[in-house]
Amino acid sequence: MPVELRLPDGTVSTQPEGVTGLEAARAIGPGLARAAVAVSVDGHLLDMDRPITEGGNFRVITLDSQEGLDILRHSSAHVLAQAVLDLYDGATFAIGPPIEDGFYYDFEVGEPFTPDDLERIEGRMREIIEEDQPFQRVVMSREQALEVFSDHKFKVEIIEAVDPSEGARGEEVTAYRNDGFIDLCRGPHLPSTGRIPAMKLLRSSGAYWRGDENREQLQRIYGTAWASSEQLNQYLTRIEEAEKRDHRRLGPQLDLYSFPEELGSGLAVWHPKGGQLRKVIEDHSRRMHERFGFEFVFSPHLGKAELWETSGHLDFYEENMYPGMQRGDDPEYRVKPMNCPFHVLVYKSRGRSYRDLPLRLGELGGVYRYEKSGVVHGILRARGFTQDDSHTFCTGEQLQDELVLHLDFVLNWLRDFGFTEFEADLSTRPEKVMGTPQEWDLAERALAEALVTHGLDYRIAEGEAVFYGPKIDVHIRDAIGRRWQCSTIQLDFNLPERFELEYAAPGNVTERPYMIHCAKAGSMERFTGVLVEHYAGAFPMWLAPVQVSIVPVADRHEEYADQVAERLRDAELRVEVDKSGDTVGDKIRRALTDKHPAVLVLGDDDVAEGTVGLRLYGEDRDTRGVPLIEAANRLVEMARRPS
RNA sequence: GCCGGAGUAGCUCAGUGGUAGAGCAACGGUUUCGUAAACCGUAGGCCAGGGGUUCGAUCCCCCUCUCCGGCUCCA
Repeated sequence: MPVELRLPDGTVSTQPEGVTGLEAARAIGPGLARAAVAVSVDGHLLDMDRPITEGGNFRVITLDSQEGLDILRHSSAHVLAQAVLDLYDGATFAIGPPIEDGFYYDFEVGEPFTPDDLERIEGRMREIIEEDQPFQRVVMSREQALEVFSDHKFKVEIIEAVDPSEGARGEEVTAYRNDGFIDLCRGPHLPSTGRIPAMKLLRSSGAYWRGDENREQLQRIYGTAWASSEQLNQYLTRIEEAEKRDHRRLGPQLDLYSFPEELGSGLAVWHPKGGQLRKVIEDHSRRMHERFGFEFVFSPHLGKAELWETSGHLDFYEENMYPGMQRGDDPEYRVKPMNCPFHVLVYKSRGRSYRDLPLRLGELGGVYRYEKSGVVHGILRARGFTQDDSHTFCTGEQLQDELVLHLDFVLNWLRDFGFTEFEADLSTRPEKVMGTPQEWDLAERALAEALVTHGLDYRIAEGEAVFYGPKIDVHIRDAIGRRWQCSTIQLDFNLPERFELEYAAPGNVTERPYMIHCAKAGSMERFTGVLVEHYAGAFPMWLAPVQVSIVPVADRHEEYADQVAERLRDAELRVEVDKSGDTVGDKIRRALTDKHPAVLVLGDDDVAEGTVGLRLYGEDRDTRGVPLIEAANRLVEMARRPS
C-alpha cells in the first residue's frame, strides 16, 4: 500500500510503501536530497535510509534547521567518542548529547585530557570524517546489547535502565555502527561521517556521571559543529564578542568595581563610578517599592544563632552559612544569608490585625553566603551581596491579588532596565513539604493565575520547589540571547508556622498570615553584572555613571568648559571635564572607550557663539555648533529615567 | 567541594636553571591641537605566598591563596 507524504506546502507526495527518506526527498528535488540529513514523518525523525511504512506530515531535515544541527552535533559526538576510543586504550564512554551550539561526550580515561590531547583527538576525528564512514542503524535485543557493550560499564548501566514496561520497544535497543565503532543511540544520524562540514573541539573538563557528585567523575570534551566553516567562524566570533562583554573584564576596565585578592574570594569593592551606577539602580528600586506599596525596613547583618534555629536555616541552609561566632559566654551569632527572619521579627513586633494586611516590607539587605569555592563568578555569583528583598504578609483572600501585584512589579522593573523577553518557571511541590496539600494547590494555582494574568509564558518545573512553598522564577534574555535568572516570587508556608505568626481576623479569630518572598533584581550585584553584559558597558544614559564628557580643544577653552559643565550639572546631569593635556583626538577616544553616552567638544567657535560640538555614543559623526541650551535640553531628555 | 588550566609592572602580554622585557597606563617636560592614539624623557617588579631540590629557582617539585573553563549548586 503506497504511503502518502504531506509536504510542508500542503501537497501530497505518494510513494511506494517502504520508500526511504532519501528516495522521498529525491522525488521532491535532487538538491534537497543532497542537503538532507534526515526526514521527519509526523514529527518522528528517521535516518535517510530508513524505509517509510506509514504516511503523514513529511519534512526533509537539512542543516538549516535546529533539528538538523542537533543531528549533526549528535553525529559529531559519536565521531568524538570513536576517536577517543581509537586513541586511548582502556577508555570507556558514557553519554554524548548535542547541546546548544555544540555537543559533548563524557569519558572515563586513565589521565585527564590535556590541550594536546584535544588536538590529537580532533586530528583523528578529521581522519574519520575524511573516510566518510556510513552510519548504520542496528537494532538488537537488550541481551545482545548487554553483550556488545559488556566492556563499557556506563553503557551497561544505560541499557539496564531502559524500562522494559515501555511496550514492545522496551526490549529493543538501537545502536549505530560506523567502521569498527558502535554506540547506543536512538538516532537519527547523518548518513555518513563525511557529512560533517565544520567541527572543532573546544575544551575539556570534569563532569560527574549522571550529574551526581557522589559518583564517578568523568572527563568531558566539549565541541561544536556547524553547517559550514563560515558558520563555525561566526560562532567562534560570537564567543569572542561575548567574552568582551564579560562583566569581570568590563567592570574593572570601566572602573566600576574590582575583586582584590586581599579581600577574599567572591567579594567585591565598588569604585566611585560603580557606586554611582548602583546608586541609580538602588534609587530606582526604592522609588518602585514605594510606588507598589512597600515600606522600607532595615536590619542588621547578623543575629543570634537561635534565630536561625527558629527559622530553620540551620537545618536546611547551614552549609551555605558562615560559621557561628561567639565571645566568652555570649550567645553564638551568625551572619545573615537571608533577610526573612528579620522581617518576620518586624511583623511580630506587635499584634497584627487583618486591617494591617497586606503588610509589604522591603529592604536592600546585604547577605553573606558561603558559596563553594568553584562557583564564585565575579559579581554574578558572590559571597557577599545585596538583595532587593521584600516580604509580604497577607491573608488568604489577598494572596491572589498580591501575587499579581508582585509579578507586575517585577515585570515593570525589568522593562525599565531594557529587558523585553521574559520566561517564567513555576516550581511546584517536591516530595517532602511544609504545608498541607490544599495549601499547595491553592498557592500553585494562585501563582499560575498571576502568570496568566500577565500573559507570561511559563514552564512548570515539576517538583522543583523548595519544601516551604512554590515559586515563580522570572528569567530574562539579554542582548545576545543569554538567559539570566534574576527575579523570584516565593510563597512560604514555613516561616509563619515556625515563628507562629498571627493576626486577628474579623470576629477576633486568630489566623496565620501567608508570606511572600520577592526579589526583583535578585541581587544588586548580579543585576548590575547582567546590565554590564547586556549593554556591553555602554549603558543607557540614565544609568551611565558619567553621562557627558566635556572635551576642551585647547587649554584656553577650559573656562568655557567649566561653565558648560556647571550648566549641565544644574540640570542634574553627571558631567566630567577632560583637562588632561592630551590632544582632542586622544580625549575623545578616551571618552568613547569609557563608553560615555555623550561627548561635547568645545573650541574657539563654541566659546564665541555659546555652542557645543555634540557627539553621541554609537554615532560616528558629530554635530558642530549646537546652541548650549538646545544641547542641554536634548541631553536632559536622553537622560530621563523611566518614571 | 570535585576535575583540569593559569598567576611576571596598574592593564595586555614576551621571557630564561645564571642580575627581569615590550606596548599601553602613570609621572616630568615639550606641544595648545576641532572629533578614535602628538613628541621626548622618568619611574615602576619579593616574577601570587610559603616550603623544598640546586652552587644558584621567576623557571623544576610540594603545599596554600586567587583566578579561568566545566561538574555540582545558585540571587
